[in-house]
Amino acid sequence: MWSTVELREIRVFLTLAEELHFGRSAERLGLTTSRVSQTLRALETRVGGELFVRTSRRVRLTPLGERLLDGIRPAYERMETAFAAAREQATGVAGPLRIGTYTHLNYGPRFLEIVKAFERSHPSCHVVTTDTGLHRNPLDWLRDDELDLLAMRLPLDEPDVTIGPILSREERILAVARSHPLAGRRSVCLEDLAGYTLPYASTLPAATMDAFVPARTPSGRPLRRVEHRTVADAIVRAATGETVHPTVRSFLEHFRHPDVIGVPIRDLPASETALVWLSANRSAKIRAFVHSAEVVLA
Amino acid sequence: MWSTVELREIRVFLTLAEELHFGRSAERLGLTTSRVSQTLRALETRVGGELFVRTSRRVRLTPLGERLLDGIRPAYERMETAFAAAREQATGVAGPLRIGTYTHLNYGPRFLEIVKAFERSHPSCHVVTTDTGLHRNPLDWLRDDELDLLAMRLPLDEPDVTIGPILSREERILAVARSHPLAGRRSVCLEDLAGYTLPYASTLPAATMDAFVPARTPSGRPLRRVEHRTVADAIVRAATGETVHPTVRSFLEHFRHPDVIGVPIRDLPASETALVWLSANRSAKIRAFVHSAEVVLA
DNA sequence: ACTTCTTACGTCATTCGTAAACATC
DNA sequence: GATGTTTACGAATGACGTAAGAAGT
Repeated sequence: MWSTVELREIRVFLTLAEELHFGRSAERLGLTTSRVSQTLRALETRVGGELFVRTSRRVRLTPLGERLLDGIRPAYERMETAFAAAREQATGVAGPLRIGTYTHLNYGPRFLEIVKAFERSHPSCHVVTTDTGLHRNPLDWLRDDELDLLAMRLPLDEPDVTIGPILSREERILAVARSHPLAGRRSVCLEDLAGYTLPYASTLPAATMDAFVPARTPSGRPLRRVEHRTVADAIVRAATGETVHPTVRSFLEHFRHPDVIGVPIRDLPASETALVWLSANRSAKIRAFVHSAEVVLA
Repeated sequence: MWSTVELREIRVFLTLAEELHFGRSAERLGLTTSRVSQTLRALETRVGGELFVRTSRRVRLTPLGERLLDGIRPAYERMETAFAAAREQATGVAGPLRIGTYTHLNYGPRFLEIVKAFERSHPSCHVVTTDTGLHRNPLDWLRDDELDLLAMRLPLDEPDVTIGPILSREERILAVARSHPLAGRRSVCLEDLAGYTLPYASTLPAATMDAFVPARTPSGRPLRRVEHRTVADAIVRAATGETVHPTVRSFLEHFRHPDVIGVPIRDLPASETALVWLSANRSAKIRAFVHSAEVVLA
């Protein structure tokens, strides 16, 4: 009855305004001429006046039709463009794919290989990697739409985040100063850490951080933890003996310090990192990268 | 299957983007929440990704939804505006109503009264009158959308033009110089005009002009006709005796010249003028004015 | 337990194509 | 009579609401 115009009608109007011929318009629209006629009639009823003068020989816009065309064509084109752009963003694999991590340790040993495989499969898409640091919760980078994917340490229990393929799985070690009392051990257990200070990052999700640097020993004694914000900070504190640093094996391969050595931790399970993303943002680009990762990691 | 987005979906999306609440959106849209949910789901399928993150407690745009909103909202508003403007033009009685004539003779004796009645009934609409002159076919003013209505002399036989109420009906007279041989007659007939020169305007429709200034006498003798472009021109030529001017009675009331008098023409029917308009342009404004004219003339 | 979003399903309105009618050249 | 638009009508799609279900607070 009233102003519920639909794009179906607009499309008929715009096509007919271009073709000025019901038959050709119908063909272009994949409709029959009768449908074009009826649809246009319906639109004219809504507008309240004739949009075309038609005889069986000539079809021509009325001044009213002309005016409607001038107003609606640009709006329609803009709408289609916006829609196509959104569709591209959701389903297209092109443009930058933004992946973040905290230190390249999270990327795992095959990350470069994955990126290469992905970029080979999708030449119009390129990977941009970013270090999120520890100043903000890395998941906020996803939630604020600054990153598409995160190489993130597990465990992770956030309802809006999907956990994808595992990128690394590593033995836990304690990074300690050579001169530290624990440095001579073949291995340590958590209970041994009681009384020492451990590094801690409060910006990480609590579940993740607590699994990486426990808050208590198995027997329940609290472990003192001190905030740090950079890797350099952490390793220097370990080197000076201020902290003992529960980490993963490859930490010392990447952030070597002459005064720091690693001692295996017996009673912590291997630590994993994984590709994670916001469930709601699962786009074709993300799917494609995850697929490449799965192929390489298989 | 693909990009057949419909405004129905867009409206749901835009409303939900404002309300961020299915229930309120449904209410505003005059739908049920289930319909809002399903329609949005359909749109998301078309776009290829989630537009909102929804739990039963919170509804929030995804980055994808945000982007679509930015693109589509202005386009939608522009489209609605354009549509409303066209609807206003077609159905509204507001703004200028442009009426043209050739000399105020065509308006007839009641025109001012009609305009007053119309403007009283429709205070948001005002009449603008224009003299079309004789340099162009007056109907072109309608066809080029420079005028809405024409006070035009009949007969008129154009397939795209509607003839409305009669504005004037007048006896035919011959305007001649006082010194002219025909000036002494009580009346003349067309046959008497043979051998004289008559004024003529080739820009008027042939049917109209030929009825006003015949091309031949009843017996078939051709009447010499000479082009003129202004009333002043016509009356001066009549005054000098260069032409004899078949016109209507009131011509000499409006365009008096000391050396010109009128002699009735016995064998020409009364001449009429009427409101005419392009059939396809019959808008509410035109209908309203025609109605006022009919009321006044009744 | 309560609010809010989603899914399932039956009903009805609209859209569609076919075919015939109508109009113009 | 050929070309092109409109009208009539039956079939199928899909838009709708109701009611039950699931999920989060």
